Amino acid sequence: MFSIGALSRETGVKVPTIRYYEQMGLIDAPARTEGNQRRYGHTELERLGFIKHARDLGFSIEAIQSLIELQDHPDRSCSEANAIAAEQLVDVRKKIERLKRLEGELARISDGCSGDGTSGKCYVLASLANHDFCEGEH
Amino acid sequence: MFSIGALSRETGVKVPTIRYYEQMGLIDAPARTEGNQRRYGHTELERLGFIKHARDLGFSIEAIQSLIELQDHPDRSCSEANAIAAEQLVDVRKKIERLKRLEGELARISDGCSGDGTSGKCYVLASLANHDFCEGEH
DNA sequence: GTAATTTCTCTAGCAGCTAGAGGTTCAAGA
DNA sequence: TCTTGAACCTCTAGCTGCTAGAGAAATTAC
Repeated sequence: MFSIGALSRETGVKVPTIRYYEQMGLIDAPARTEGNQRRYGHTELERLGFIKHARDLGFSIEAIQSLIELQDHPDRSCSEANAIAAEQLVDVRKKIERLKRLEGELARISDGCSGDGTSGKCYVLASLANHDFCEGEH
Repeated sequence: MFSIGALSRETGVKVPTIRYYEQMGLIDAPARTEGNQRRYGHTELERLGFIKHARDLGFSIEAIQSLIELQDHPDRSCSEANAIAAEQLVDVRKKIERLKRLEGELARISDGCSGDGTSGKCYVLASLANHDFCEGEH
């Protein structure tokens, strides 16, 4: 049996976060000692690992809740799990696209300023003030 | 003179957000009508445009505050503005790198599942449960 | 047995807004 | 000029996903 601290060390999820996940219904309320402290077993260790991994990949708490639902019912179709992952992938790709556009714009803005003038003539500030300086949309 | 709604339409910044920016000190408290409604001039229109542009490029409220400081003192060196932009660029690049790693992992996970099996054998769920399935770090 | 560490619950805070309640003011048409 | 409906006002609370702190109780190590 693990204490919450031990579980935290095993999984890399911080103690208050574990309690938060319990509150959010991602993990079941565990057994308690007589003194009311949480004690976890391997089931919880695995589940928390699952959650950690999904969070690291950017899945929302809500999406993880659905994934756990599915995991608890191995007989159900996995099309929903697949849909959730696909959606997350689309989401990540959209974010990448957006950030790439920003990167281009920022690089241009940053390169336009040597940093040794006065802010009255600063290309960074001028670019932010005037959208016309921009090349693309954002 | 613009009402807050007109300013919102001009800039694309929502009405409650404009009030929020005022509260955060990004824009000065504007003149008021006798009936206590906000009235804006061109100065505020330009400043809000500046803020909008910077927010779209991902600058934090705090960073924008610094940029506005500099804008209000055209005699200062612009090295700070340059540093802020450069930092933001580094930040965006880091995010892109991270998201690209996630993209690769998600694509692999998603492709491994056709979506027509049961969740008990689902590659998506198995991959999330077991980190060993992963190729890189994340 | 005692001291240090960990755990408990509870509340509040972070960013950057957004939504709603309940009330007032403004602008346009009759 | 009056009326109506849209826009505005302030205030509080909520969103996501945690994180920090207070004050008290339990556990663990020596």
